[in-house]
Amino acid sequence: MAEAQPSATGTAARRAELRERLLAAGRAAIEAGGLHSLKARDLAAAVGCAVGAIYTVFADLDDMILGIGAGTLAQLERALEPQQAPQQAREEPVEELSRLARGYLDFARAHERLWRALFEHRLGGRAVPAWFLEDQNRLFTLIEAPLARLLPHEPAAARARLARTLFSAVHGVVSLGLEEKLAPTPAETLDAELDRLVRAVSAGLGAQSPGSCAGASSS
Amino acid sequence: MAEAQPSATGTAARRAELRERLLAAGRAAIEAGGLHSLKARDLAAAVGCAVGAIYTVFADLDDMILGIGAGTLAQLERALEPQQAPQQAREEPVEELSRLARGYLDFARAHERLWRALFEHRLGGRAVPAWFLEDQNRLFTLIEAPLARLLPHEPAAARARLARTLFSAVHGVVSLGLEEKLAPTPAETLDAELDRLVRAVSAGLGAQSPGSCAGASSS
DNA sequence: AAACGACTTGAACGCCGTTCAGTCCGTGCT
DNA sequence: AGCACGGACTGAACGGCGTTCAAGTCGTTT
Repeated sequence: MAEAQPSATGTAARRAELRERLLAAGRAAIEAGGLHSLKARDLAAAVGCAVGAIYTVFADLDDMILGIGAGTLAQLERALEPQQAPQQAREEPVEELSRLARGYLDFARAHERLWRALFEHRLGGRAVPAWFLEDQNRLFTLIEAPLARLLPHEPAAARARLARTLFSAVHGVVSLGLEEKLAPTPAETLDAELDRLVRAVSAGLGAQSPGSCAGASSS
Repeated sequence: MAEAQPSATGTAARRAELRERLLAAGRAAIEAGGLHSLKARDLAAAVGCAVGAIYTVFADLDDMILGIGAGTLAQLERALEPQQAPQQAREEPVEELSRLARGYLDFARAHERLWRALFEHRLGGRAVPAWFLEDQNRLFTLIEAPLARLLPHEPAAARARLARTLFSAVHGVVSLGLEEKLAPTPAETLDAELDRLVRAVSAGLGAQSPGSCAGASSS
C-alpha cells in the first residue's frame, strides 16, 4: 500500500496532474475554435502524451467536456456571487436581479465559446452526472434570494420554479443576442433589452402576486 | 434550348426531385436520431442514389441542414399564424402573446429534434443566407402585431427590438425547459411557467410605458 | 538477478464527409 | 442510321476523426 505516501510523484498524482493539464488544453482549444475543434490528437500533442493516455483519465471526450463544463460553471458562479459587500443592493431585489442578468451577459461575452460549450454539448443518451446538476442548482439559488424578497408570499417551491424560468428567459436573450445566425444585436442595445426584460418581468411578477401595483418607479 | 420544355423528365426536374427526396430523408433522419445522426451514406441509401449525387444538389451537408431548417421555419410559421378567425383574440394583446408562446412550446414539443436542429447547427464561418434571415424576421413580425396594440406609444424600431427580445426569452424557457440536461420540468409545470412569464412581461411592459397600472387583472 | 504487474504507448480499426477519375447515356449533328 | 460529344452519375479512395488494445516499458517485489 504505497498510496499513503503524499509524495508528488505518486501514480495517482501523475494521473491527476495529467487530468488537469488535459482540461486546460481542452479549455484552450474550445476558446480558440469552439467545441467542435476539440480533437483527441491535438490534446495529446498539446500536453505531450499519447492519445491513449487521454482515455486513462476520461471515459471519452464527452466525459472530458463535462469536466470542462464543471470548471466553466464554477467560474460563472464566482463571477455572479461576490457583490454582497454594499448592503444597498439588498434593498431593491429588482436591482440585484438586474445585476445578475447583466453579470451573466458579461460572462457569456467574455468567455463566449466556453460558455456556449455548456449548452451545445449533447450527451448521447447517457445520464447527466449528479454533481453537474448540483452545480446548476447553485446558480438558481443565486436567483432565488432576491426573488424571495420580491415575492415573500410565494411558496418556496413556486419560487424555485420561477428562478429556473427567469434564468431560462435571460439565457435565451443572451444566447440569441450573441448569436451570429440572427442578425447580431449591437452591444449596448443588447444590454438595454436584457435590462428592460428583467425589470418588466419583476414589475409584472410583483403585480401578479398581491395587490401591489409595481411600486418601484425607475430612476 | 430544350429547357423551355416543362416535361416532368427534364434534367433540371430530376435534380429538383432528388433535392426534395434528400430533404425528406434528412428530416426523417433528424427526427429519428437528432442532427448528429445525419450521415451522407445513410441519406444516399435511403433515397437510392450514390453519395456523390448529394453534392450535385447541395454544396455540403451544412447546406442541406440549412434547407431542412427552412422547411422547419415554414412549418413553424404555419403553426403560429392561422388563429385569426375569432376576433376576440384581437381585444387582448396579452392573450395573443400567450397563444404565440404556447404555440411555440407545442411546436417544439411536437418536433423537438427538428426544432433543435435549427439552433444546434453552427455554420462554420460561412455567412447566413439572406433568405434564412428573412424567414426568421417573418416570425418576429407575428410578435410585433400584438405588441403594437400593447404598446401603441412605443417607437416602431423599439418594438421590433422588443419582439426579438421577447422571442428570445420564450425560446430560452422552452429550450431549457425541454432540455434533459437540466432536471426536466413536468409538462404542465412548463406550460404554466411559460404563461406566467409572458403575462408578467406583458404587465411589466405596460406599466413601464405610460402611467397605466397593468389594468388587465387575471381571471 | 529474475520475474512480475501496472502503466503507457501509438499503430490500427471503423466510421465520417468529401472528392474526382472513370463510366454511362441522352442528345444533336452529319 | 451512325457517330461523336458533353454533362450527369457513380463509388472507390482520401484524409481525418474518436476509440481501442497488443506490445513495450519500467518500478517494485521476491
